[in-house]
Amino acid sequence: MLYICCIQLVKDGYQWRKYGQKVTRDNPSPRAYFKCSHAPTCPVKKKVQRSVEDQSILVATYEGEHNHPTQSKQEQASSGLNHRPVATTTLGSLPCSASLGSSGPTITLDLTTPPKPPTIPCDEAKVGGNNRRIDTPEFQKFLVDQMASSLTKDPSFKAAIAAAISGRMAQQNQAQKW
DNA sequence: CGTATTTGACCAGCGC
DNA sequence: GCGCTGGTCAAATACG
Repeated sequence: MLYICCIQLVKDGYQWRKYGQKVTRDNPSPRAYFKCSHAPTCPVKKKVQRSVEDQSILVATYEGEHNHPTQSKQEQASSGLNHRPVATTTLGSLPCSASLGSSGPTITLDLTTPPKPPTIPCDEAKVGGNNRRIDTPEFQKFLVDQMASSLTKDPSFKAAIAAAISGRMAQQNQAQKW
């Protein structure tokens, strides 16, 4: 069931309501859970957690698909979600983007479109005729590995992250001066 | 005063 | 059956 569907960027104009926070075992940073508050019946959920590698990076994971239209652009402008996308790249077949928000650089993973990884572990290929292998832990681990390696290999993505972080630091320096 | 956020409690799934 | 872990609920609290 998981990771089907549609991913909206952080700047998408949807409103999110935080309903929980947990510290998970694999990451000392607390993971926050959000629901779409624009429509109570909207099944979309979002998880936000700081990267283990770089605590200054926020990783947002979307689950589900919005069953309602987005807000108007005017509403988006006033929604306070002023994340500025600074780069978009593709991790293998996994689209993702980096943005600079009020809480720091954010990596948004687009898990909407089930990717077709170039190399799928043999075990995965066997899973009883089930085409939706994306919900196995092995596949998710594969995705993580794939994303991590792609991120580190992609110079443009690195540059984008660097720009986002330096921009953020410049912002903070400005704020300190005031 | 209404709405959003925080946070501890609770529940379900999984492995041993 | 028990303990651990991730996810959700809901009361308390903060904020505009």
